[in-house]
Amino acid sequence: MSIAQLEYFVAVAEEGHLTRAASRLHISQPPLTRAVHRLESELGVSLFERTSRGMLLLPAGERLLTRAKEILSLVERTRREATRTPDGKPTHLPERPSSS
Amino acid sequence: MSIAQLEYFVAVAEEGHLTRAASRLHISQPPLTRAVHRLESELGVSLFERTSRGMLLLPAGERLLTRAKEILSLVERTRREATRTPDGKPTHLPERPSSS
DNA sequence: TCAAATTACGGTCGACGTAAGGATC
DNA sequence: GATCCTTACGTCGACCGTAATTTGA
Repeated sequence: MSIAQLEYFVAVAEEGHLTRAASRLHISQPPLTRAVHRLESELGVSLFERTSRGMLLLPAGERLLTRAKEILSLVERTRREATRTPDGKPTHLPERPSSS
Repeated sequence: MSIAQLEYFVAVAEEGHLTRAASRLHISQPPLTRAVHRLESELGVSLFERTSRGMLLLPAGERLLTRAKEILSLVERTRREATRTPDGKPTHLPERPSSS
């Protein structure tokens, strides 16, 4: 279960279509369907019901969607906070010495 | 920033030594030092001060450590909940038809 | 027949491990 | 000299994209 996998899953769940989700993520369908299958396989549950009209979220998928959003939100918050102190003072960058 | 990267970071932060953290993670030092460097580069901050005795957590590292633990804890919780309904009823597995 | 998901296949990028190289006490 | 962390280098696995296949309205 990777962060990218969760982003993919959320996109599919929210769009309801693999095709539209792929477009939103700027990738093609194959990596997306594979990622979802792999996620289901890893967790051991079916997350979607595949119909000819799109992807329908199952109960297990709904529960995961909630958590996935929490995780992604926390990750995003962590990214933002990392570069700034709690006081808002920016931290110094770890520049590599170039020449001199 | 990947989940594995956060696991690596937490191990180094808690052990205080790259060597010991690598041993705990069952990997060698090179991937570990690279992962930490990459994380610092991605975030744009120094997380550790490298001394001849080990890795010393900087303020930015301490803040990240807190968040990283939260994320990993939430991920673990998500993994556990994924296979069970809130009521505790196990969900059916999406078994691939093998033969029969 | 059309639209949607899936599988096949080839290429590329990332991550690991072994080995060698500083740096500090 | 011992103990860290780091860089070099080669290999292997993961992910993506294009193309072809399958399934259902």
